Amino acid sequence: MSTVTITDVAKRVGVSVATISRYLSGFTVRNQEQIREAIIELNYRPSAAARNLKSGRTGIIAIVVPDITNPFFASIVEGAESAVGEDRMILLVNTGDSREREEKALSQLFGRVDGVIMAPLTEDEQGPSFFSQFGLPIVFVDRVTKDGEKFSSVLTDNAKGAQIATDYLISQGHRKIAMIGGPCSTTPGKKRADGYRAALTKHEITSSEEYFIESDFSEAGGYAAMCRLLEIDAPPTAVFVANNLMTMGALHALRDRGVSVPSEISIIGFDDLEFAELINPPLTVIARDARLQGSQAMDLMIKHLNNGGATPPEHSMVDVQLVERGSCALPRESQKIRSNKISH
Amino acid sequence: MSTVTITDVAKRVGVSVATISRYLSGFTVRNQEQIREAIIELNYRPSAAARNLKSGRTGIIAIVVPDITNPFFASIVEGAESAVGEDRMILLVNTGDSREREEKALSQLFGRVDGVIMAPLTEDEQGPSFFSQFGLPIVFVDRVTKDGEKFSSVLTDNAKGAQIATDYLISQGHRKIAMIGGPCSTTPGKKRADGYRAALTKHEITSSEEYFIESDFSEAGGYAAMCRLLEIDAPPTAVFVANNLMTMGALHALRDRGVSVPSEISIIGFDDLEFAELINPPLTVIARDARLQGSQAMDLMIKHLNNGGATPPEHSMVDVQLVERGSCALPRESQKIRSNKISH
DNA sequence: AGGTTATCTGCAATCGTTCTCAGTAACGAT
DNA sequence: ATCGTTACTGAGAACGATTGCAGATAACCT
Repeated sequence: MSTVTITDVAKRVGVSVATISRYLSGFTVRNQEQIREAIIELNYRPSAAARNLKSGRTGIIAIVVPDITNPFFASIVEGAESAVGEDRMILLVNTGDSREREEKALSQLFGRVDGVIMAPLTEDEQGPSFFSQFGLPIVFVDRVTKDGEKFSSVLTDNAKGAQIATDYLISQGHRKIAMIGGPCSTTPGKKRADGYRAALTKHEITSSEEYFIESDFSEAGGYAAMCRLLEIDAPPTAVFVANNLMTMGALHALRDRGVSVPSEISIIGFDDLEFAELINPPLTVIARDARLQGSQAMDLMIKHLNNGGATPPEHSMVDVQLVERGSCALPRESQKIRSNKISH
Repeated sequence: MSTVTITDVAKRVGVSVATISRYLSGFTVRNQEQIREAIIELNYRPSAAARNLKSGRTGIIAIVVPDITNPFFASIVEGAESAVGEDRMILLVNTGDSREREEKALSQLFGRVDGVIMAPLTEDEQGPSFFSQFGLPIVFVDRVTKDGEKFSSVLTDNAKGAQIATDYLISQGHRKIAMIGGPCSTTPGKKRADGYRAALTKHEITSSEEYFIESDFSEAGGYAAMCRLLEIDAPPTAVFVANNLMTMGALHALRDRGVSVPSEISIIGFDDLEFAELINPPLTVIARDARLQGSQAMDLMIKHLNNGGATPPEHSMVDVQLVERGSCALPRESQKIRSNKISH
C-alpha cells in the first residue's frame, strides 16, 4: 500500500520518471501543477534508501557519546542538534561506556551516516588507523584519541580549568588538596590531573599521592573515592572532583558520613549542573559551555562535508570559568589540622 | 578509495557476486576461507544503502523525544537503547518542544527507519490520520495522541501518581494544596491534573482555581508558577509539582524568595532526580522507572517488527511509587497562616 | 520559411545489493 | 550407464532513485 514510487507518480501524470525526479530536485518542468497534485494524492515520499545508494550520502550525522544520561553529554547532543540544519538529521549512539559497543557502533555506522561526531571512550584505541580505517569523516568532541590531530576536534581547556580550581582552593588557604580524577586514559581525565598537579607544583605544595584518586567519571566511582579520602590519616581539607557525576557521588558519600560541606571539607566540581545551586550548600564548579561544544563540533562537520570532505582538520577550544557558590570555604583552623597531624 | 564493493571481492576470489552475498548471509559456500581473507584484505564493508533498497528495512529505530536534556527522557532513551539488540540501532530525534520540528522529523524519518518510538508533543495532532499517513510502526511512550489506541504504548499511571502525591499531602494535614501542572494538551499534563483533583474531591476539599496553575514542564515555567502561587492572598501550604524540571524551577523560586522548605511550604515532585537527595531538603517525589518504560517500548517495537508488523497494538502501564524524603512536613499551625493573611 | 538557440523531455545506464532460477558437479543407488 | 538427490554456483532481474545524452519542442531572430 504505502510503497508508492516515483514511477507511480510518473504514470499518473503521464510523464517519465526523469521528469518527476527533476521536479523533485527543483528544476523547472512543464507540468509542475499536476505533478505536485499527483504527489500529494498518491502520498508519495521519495525512498531515502534509493537516494542514498545513488548519491552516496545519507544526510545523517552520527553523534557517539559514552553516556547520554550524563547532563554534560546531553547538552552536547542538544548543541549539535541545534546546529544540524534543515537537510540533515542526527543519529545518536550511546555506548554506555563500553568499548565493545563503541567499536560495533562505529562499524555499523559506516555507510549509514555521512560523518561522526564522537567523544571516544579512551585515548588508546588500537593503533592510529582504528578510526581512519572506516574512512568516515570524524569530529572529536570533549575527548580525542591518540591520533586526534588527524581529525577536527572541539575540546575544553581542561588543564586550565583544573588549575583554576586548584588555585582557587589554594588561595583560600587549603594545602591538603585532594583530587578525584577521571580515567587517565581519557583526554579530560589526563589533562585535569595535569592541571591539578601543575597548580600544586606552582605553589610548591608537595602532595601525597594518596590525595590523588583515579576514578571513572561515574557517580559510584565518586562515592567510593570520597570514602577512601575520608579514611586517610590526614584527610584533605578540600577536594577537586573532576566531573559532575563523581561530584554527585562524592556529595552523597559526605552526606552519608555526616561530613558537612564546606565547614569540614571544601568541594569544587568540574562541569556545572542545573541543580548545583539547589544543593546544600550550592556547589562551586568549573563550568564550560557544553551546548557550544556540541554546536561547534556540528559546524565543523558540516563545513567539512559541504567542502566535499577536503578540509584540513581544525581544532577548537572552549573556555572554562569558575562559578563561585558555597561549597568552598577557608580550611578549619590550622590548630585542628596540626592536631590531626600529630595524632598521626 | 574506500568504495570497495561486493563485486571487487567477487573478482578477487574469482567467484560471482552471488556467492559472496550468500557467504555474507551465512550460507555455506565453497571458498569460505578465501572470501574471508579477501574481505579483510580489501576492507570491504557491505553498503547499507544498497541493502536497505533491496530489503526495504534499515535496521534503525527512531526515538523521538521533546527534550533530551530532561533526565527523564534521557533515561527513556537509555532504556530503549539497552533493549535494542545486536542488529538494530537507535536514531535519536530531539524536537526541542517544537511542533514544527516534530512534524518535519516524522516525515524525514519515513524510509530511513523501520519504526518510531515517540513521546508526542501534544495529544491533539491534526486528525487521527496524522501519524497513520506515514505508515510507520509507532510505539508511544509516556504520552499518546488522540488516536493513541491504534498504536502500542507504554505509559505511566499518571492519575494514580498524582493522587498518591495529593493524598500524601492531605494525610499530613494540608488543605491548601496547589498544583503546578504541565500542559493539559499532553497526556501526563492532563492525567496528573485529573489525579490531583480526584484526590481533593475524594477528601471533600474544595480548592480555589488559583491553586491550579497550568505550566509547561520547563524549569522557567515552574519558576514563574511558583512565584504566582506565592503572591496569592492565601498561599498554599503545599505544592504538588507535576514534573522534574518544573520542580527544579519551583525550588529555585523558593530559594530566591527565601521561603524555606518544608517548614514554610511543602513540595512534592513528579519524577525522581538523581540528585534529589542532595537537595536541601531532600526532595520527596513520585517516582517511576523511566528506563523500564524505554526498554518496554523497544520490546514492543521489536516484537512488532519481527512479526512483520502484524501485531495488534498493546498497551502497557508502569507503576509509580512514593519516595518519601524531606521536602514535605506538617503545615504550619493555622495561626501563622492567618497572620500571613492579615499582614497582607 | 528557415536557421539557431534555449528549454524541456525520455531513454537507459547506474548505484551495490539480494534473490530467483536454471544449471553443474559429485555421489550413491539402481 | 542412468537416475535421483544433494550441494553448490552464476547469470540476471529486481529495488527506486539520479543523470548524461540525445532528441524533441518551443521561441526567437533574420
